[in-house]
Amino acid sequence: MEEKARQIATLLKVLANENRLMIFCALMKGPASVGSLAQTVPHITQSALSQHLAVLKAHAILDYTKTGQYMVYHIADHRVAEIIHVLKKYYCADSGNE
Amino acid sequence: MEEKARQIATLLKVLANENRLMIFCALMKGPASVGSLAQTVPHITQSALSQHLAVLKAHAILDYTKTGQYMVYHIADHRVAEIIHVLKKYYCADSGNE
DNA sequence: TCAGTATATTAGCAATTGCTAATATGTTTA
DNA sequence: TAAACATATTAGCAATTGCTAATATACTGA
Repeated sequence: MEEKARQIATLLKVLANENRLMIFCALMKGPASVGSLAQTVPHITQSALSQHLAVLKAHAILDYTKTGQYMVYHIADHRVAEIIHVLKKYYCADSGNE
Repeated sequence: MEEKARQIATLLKVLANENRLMIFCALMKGPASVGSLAQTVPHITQSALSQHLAVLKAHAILDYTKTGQYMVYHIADHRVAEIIHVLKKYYCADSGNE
C-alpha cells in the first residue's frame, strides 16, 4: 500500500501543475506540435513549455512523433486522460470549454 | 480555462503526497481519530500527521468532530473520494487491499 | 552553405514543500 | 490539582519545483 501510494503521488505531482494540466487538456482534443501548444497555453515561454513536455514524456504520459522539424505530441497514457476527465466533470462548470 | 486549471492544480498538489494519500485512503474506510491514523499510516510522526491533516482540512477535503480529547476526522469532499477511487482502479492491482 | 525556424537543454535562482524537534494547548483521570 | 495523554503549532532546515535567460541542436529552404 505504501508503494502504491508513492506511485500515485508521483503521478499526481506531475499533474499538479497548472501549465502541465493545460498542455494535457489541449492534447485531449488531439495531437499537436509544440508551436501550436505554445499558442494554446497562455503566457508560456518556449523553454518552459519544452521542459513541461519533457516531464510528461519522461513519465510516459505523453509521447511524440517527429515529422520534419516539428515534434507532434500526443497522449500516451489514457488512464490519465480518464482521470482528467473526472476532474473536469467535478471541478469545471459543465458548460462548454471554459 | 486558466483559472480552472489553477484550481485543479491546487487540489492535485494537496493530493500529490504519499502520506496524505494514505491518510485519505484510510478515511475512505470510515472516520478515524488521529491516534488510529498514526497507527495506520506507516512511519509517520505525530507532528507530520497533524500537519497533513491541517492541510487537508484547510482545503475542505477533510473535516473533524471533536469528541473529548479525540479528534475524529472524516472525508468532507466526496468528489475527492471519487477521484481517488478512479486512481486506485487504474494504478492499484485490483486484488484486495495492497 | 547560410539564414531562419522549431525545439531541446542547461545553469542558476526564488519560491514552495515536507520533515524534525521543540513547545503549546486542551482533556482526562487519579 | 498534578500527571498523563491527545493533538496542534511553530521554527528552521534540506530538498524539490518552476521559472528565465542563455545556448545548443536539428531541420528547411534559398
